[in-house]
Amino acid sequence: MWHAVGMAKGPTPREIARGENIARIKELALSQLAESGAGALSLRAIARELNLVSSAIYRYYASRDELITALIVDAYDDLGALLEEAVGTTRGPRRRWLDTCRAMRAWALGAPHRFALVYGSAIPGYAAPADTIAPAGRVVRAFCGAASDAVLVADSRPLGRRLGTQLDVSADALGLDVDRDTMLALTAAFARVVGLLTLELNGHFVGGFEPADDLFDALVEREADLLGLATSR
Amino acid sequence: MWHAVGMAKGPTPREIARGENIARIKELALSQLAESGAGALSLRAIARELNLVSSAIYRYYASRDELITALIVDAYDDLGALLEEAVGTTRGPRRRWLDTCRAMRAWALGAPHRFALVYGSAIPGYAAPADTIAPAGRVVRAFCGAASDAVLVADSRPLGRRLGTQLDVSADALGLDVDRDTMLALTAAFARVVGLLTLELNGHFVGGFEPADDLFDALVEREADLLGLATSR
DNA sequence: CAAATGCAAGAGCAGTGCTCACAAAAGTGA
DNA sequence: TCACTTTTGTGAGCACTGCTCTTGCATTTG
Repeated sequence: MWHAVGMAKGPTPREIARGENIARIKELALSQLAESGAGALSLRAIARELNLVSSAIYRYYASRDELITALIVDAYDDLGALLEEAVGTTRGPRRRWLDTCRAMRAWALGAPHRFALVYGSAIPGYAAPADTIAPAGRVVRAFCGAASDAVLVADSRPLGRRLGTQLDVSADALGLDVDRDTMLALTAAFARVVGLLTLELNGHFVGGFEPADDLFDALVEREADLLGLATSR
Repeated sequence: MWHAVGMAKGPTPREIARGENIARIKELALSQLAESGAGALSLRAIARELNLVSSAIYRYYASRDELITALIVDAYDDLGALLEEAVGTTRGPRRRWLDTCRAMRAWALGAPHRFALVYGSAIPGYAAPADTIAPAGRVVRAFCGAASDAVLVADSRPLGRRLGTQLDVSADALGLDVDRDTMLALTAAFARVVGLLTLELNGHFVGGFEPADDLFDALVEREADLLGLATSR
């Protein structure tokens, strides 16, 4: 029975060589990204540093956009995993929320180019393909999970019908079991954090809040208040 | 008496011709930006459409980055003026706030590439020169001015010393006469709006909130509640 | 062992930012 | 009006980019 057709026979030497090359390419791409920004990502330069002729790189990525897409997916995955870990190490609702937000900021500060890749403005003529929306969801799902114990304190204004269903489908798509008001508050919180990081990383705080550690902490604390996250007791 | 020496003699014909050329260049640059994104801005293409030889464009802008900087300054100025106008047409504190936020969103939706230019992630290897920080301040100043009647409702947590002074210098740099807690709340509100627009424009709401009109309105209303902006009576 | 497959080489196309020496205007003083 | 200076436009050229295509080699497979 060993010769069953659909068997998952291990990777051939060729495949593992290919995988290593792909890893090397991504690595070089990331370092290039960190130095010169997203628009300056050069396939030729990568090939050069890899002792490859320029055209050979296209055996691995059919286009520059394809490479960028791979980097975006990786960034989402890494950030998602990081947040999930921060959420996983539970220490009471409020603390979990604070740590998750701080983890996200730490990741963004440590790799601004990667943050820009996923939450910054789109690359030149780049249109994000559908492959990126699943990993993107992972991030916001983890983020929202950090505040799943929210018991809203703010008086809830009535929601419009359309917004109500939008909130429902969003929560559903993320696999979150929260009511509409909570979902709205979570979206608001996520937008706040993304906005803060965007402003900080793009230098909009220079001369004012620098470092922005205290600002970030204070606003995240206040958001925790709004979300009704009890201080761990 | 016409030949008075110190007279502010109008621009010479040469100067006005130059100004017109610069305007044309900017115009073409903007349309190119709208179609293909910031990274694809090509000086050669602009020169071509202008019936100029490629090198002649450098008589007007010494480099691509210099052109981009000019576009950024323009974008800040336009947005700033827009917000100032929205703030100026007073209709009660709360309404003023709502309208200003909506004006900002309308501007961003109408010219996503310009929004990306100023609040998106930095261009390729582009480092924002100091000339941009003044017009950038105009925008946030106008934005904050829209909520100058804020009477905070949220319980104010104590502020750290460093954050306190940061808030003071920020308010001072913007020429705003607000206390620390208000400045903090204004910064938070600005970050929220920027975050919302960033997410919306970069397609992070597709499949969930689309259109995001209702979401934006709801969150801006809630922010008005937090700021304690009384409904116009 | 032969055939099929994957990989790399190298030339080539069309485009880019930017520089430089030079020529044509355009404005200026005597 | 005529020489002079400043400004603008020209065209060639350098070094680079993404990407395509054909050709030759190596490895894997039947």
